[in-house]
Amino acid sequence: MKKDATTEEKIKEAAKQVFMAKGFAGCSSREISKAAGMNVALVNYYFRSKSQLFKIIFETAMEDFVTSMMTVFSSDQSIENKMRIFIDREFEFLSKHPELPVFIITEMNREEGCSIDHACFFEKIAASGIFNECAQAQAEGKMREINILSLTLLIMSNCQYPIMAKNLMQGIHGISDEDYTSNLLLHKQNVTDMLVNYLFPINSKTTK
Amino acid sequence: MKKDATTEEKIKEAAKQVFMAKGFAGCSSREISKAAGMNVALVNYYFRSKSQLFKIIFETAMEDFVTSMMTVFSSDQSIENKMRIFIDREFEFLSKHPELPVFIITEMNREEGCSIDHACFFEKIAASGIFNECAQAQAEGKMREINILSLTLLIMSNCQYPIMAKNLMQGIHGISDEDYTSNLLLHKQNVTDMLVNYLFPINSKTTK
DNA sequence: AACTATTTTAAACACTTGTTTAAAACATAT
DNA sequence: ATATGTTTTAAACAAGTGTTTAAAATAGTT
Repeated sequence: MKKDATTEEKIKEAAKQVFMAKGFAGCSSREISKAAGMNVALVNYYFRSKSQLFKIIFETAMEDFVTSMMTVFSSDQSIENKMRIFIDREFEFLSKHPELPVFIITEMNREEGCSIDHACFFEKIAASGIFNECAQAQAEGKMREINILSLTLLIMSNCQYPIMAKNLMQGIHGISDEDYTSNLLLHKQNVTDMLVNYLFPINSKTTK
Repeated sequence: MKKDATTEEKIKEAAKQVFMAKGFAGCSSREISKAAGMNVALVNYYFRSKSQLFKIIFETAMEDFVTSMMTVFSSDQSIENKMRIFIDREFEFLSKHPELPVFIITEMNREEGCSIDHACFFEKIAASGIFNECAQAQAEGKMREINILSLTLLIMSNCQYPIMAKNLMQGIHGISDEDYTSNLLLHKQNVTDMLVNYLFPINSKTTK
């Protein structure tokens, strides 16, 4: 009987994979324990309940989600460069964690999901000052003056939806996984150009 | 005992509400039958199984989803006007069916969901000729020359994500349902302007 | 009204689920 | 080696699940 954290970590890792793929309701404690190669009773021994385990996994996912954005926010760059880098980073991050946006959005839409306190995560974004920075750039005429929610939506829609709707798009266009992935790289350039074009019209003549 | 279709319709309607809100795995036959005010055995009597009922609901949802787009495709308008109308229609349609995109995307991501034949729905989109029409407009220099998948993604990302990520956005920006809904109307204009700006650069000086 | 067909109901069934329990196995301390 | 603490296992438990079954209720036909 090993006293180290291996069992707990194994269950957490398995839970992360299974919960992200199937959501809370879509998988059982037994499925998770089987994926971890551990006895099902250990879910309760280490995490007290399936719900508690889920809470931990969800919060870690939110943390990763927010952290993937934060590194750009605090960098010493113009707001336009920040957006360019943000888009690059987001496409790269999501190519490695493709289930993340769907997971977060669907579990936030779930009633029980809403009971998990998300405020701490979102406050980090606000605390980064990125929204103030955007408002400042707008006031100085460096960026199109649209409201901050709309700005967030324009950027995040174009970064996250292509990953989320992969299967839908493959169905509509009849293309393979490989083709979709390679097309995403090209698409990222279109996203960047379009957003720069619209949000930074003064500078956007360089992108045709 | 009534011989009309009321029972069957009641169960279908209840199933639509519950499946769309919670997905296949997130609700039970008993929950659906309770929502319909009917006995649980009737799910099997009328639809043979929970799975078959789900298949019918999902296919109807796909039909609605595709139909919401098709009316614009076949109209006699310029490709730019079609896109403008498409955006209008999509925002309006999704304001009435906010669970639809998340439902379709998550159930398409589910393993069993992929076994449902979606090809017939997607073929309708291709058969509408809208993709050919876009290619033609691009060849004639009326529209930016980007690949059709990228075009689909740019448009659909900006129409659907704002609805899907409502709870996430409300969390990040700390706003209420009412505020979010009213902001979406403003956002739609930004979406239209941005897309026209990028896809129809020759015509886009009228949108600033 | 009697017979037949259909719909509905409630119980039963076999299985799954999250959780608890108690014992076995292992680790640590003396 | 013994005692104590921790981890793991497997069984048991109560509740939930999708489905089936048989009877009751209703509808339709003669």
